[in-house]
Amino acid sequence: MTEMGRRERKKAATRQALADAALRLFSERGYDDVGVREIADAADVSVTTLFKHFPDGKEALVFDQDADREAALVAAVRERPAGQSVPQALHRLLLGEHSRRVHADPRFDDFLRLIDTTPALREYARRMWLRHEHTLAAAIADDAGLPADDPGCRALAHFALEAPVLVRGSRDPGIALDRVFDLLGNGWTGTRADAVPATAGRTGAPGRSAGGEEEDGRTAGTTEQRP
Amino acid sequence: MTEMGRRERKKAATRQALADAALRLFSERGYDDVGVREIADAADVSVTTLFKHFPDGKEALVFDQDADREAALVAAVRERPAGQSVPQALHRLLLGEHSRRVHADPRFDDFLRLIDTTPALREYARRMWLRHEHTLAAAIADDAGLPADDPGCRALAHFALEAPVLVRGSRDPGIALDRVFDLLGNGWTGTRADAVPATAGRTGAPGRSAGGEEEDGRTAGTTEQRP
DNA sequence: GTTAGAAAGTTGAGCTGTTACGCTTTTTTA
DNA sequence: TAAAAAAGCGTAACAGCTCAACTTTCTAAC
Repeated sequence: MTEMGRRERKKAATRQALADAALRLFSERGYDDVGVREIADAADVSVTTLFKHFPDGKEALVFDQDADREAALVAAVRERPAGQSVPQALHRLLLGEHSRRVHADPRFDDFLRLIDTTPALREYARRMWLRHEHTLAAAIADDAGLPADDPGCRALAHFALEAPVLVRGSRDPGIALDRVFDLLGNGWTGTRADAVPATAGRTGAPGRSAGGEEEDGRTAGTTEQRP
Repeated sequence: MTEMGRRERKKAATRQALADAALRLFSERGYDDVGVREIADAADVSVTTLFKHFPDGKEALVFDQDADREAALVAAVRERPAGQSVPQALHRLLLGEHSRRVHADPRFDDFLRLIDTTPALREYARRMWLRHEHTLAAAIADDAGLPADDPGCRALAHFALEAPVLVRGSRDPGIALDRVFDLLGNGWTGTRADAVPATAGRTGAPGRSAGGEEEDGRTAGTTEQRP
């Protein structure tokens, strides 16, 4: 695995040169003020070669490294300690990812600032991140014994992945993340059958919970909700 | 309001001509196979004029009409019947929006098919729709007596708006929407103080609920969650 | 009424990201 | 050593989009 021929080594080198040049130039003068021709020049390759290495375009130049994040998500669900709910596990994982943003590599700080500053890159990052939705949803569904395309699981996966994006810009992102996962955690344990021992009628896959509207016993006890 | 000078009338006419030509050409030959030059030609204006009318670019040509949707969202929260929770109100509203997609105008059907088919337009529509997040979150926060930028309210608003996008493509979107709002409904009433009479310690704005992790009494009663 | 000025429109050139095509050079493999 | 594969190059083009300078039209104040 560690030994690759001269060919692949050169290929990797070119790719790295491109990514390095891009990050440097972007950090210096801003994303929109650096053209792709200039990046190719700086890396001493042609424009066509650049696009051979990064077929997804200019934005992709910034995200050179993004492996095994999906694996971490699935592992967080699958290998969580006993008694921990799925939302809790995801909450913990994402909190860890966030704290990793503070203690940063030498250039890694520029990287984050660049993304946070440039709307196009924010959008791209979000898209890349949301790509894991399907896999994560499948992992959750498998864990809960539901069909892989269960809408509830897809919703939880989607919302959990959106959470970090959502809390960005809050005064205290940590607290904000807590609040978001408070919402998701309560909602999830409320709908999961094995966590609601009082209501016996629920099956593993609750299709259209009683009545078509979510008027179960939970809202009772408070007849008037608005003062 | 109804009487506008010749000037504004002509302006509106040009705009309409552009939008009509765009929708017609797009429907005939597909979004990607029609250039902006051709649209301008068909409407008998120059390309620059086209971009004066639609500064947001090619995608915006398709979305000529999108008023008072935000008002409907806020109204659904503010003027909901007594005893109905915020998620329930939003659920009902969005369910209604969905059923409106079935019985369609003459050309309105083409419009929807076009959007559903073209990824770029789907993304744009999502962005336009998500723009209401801030206003909706403020309305929810105001209703709940929380600060306007409360993260929980922002999360609920965001997730509710994402719901219709999320369930698109499900086998039965109605049921899928039910499941999503099941999650949100349970989560919301779980975190709202006025809906949890058992737990007395909660204040109106629960900052970082006890312990920093969502390990309240709700998960108790089932020591082992995974078989 | 005339005139100054804002707003709509035009023209045309030009910049950007991105791709297709055809070609040479390098590396691997048979 | 021949051939197949892959990386790279250069040109040329097309897409969406913008800029600058100029003409037309409408509005409004003098």
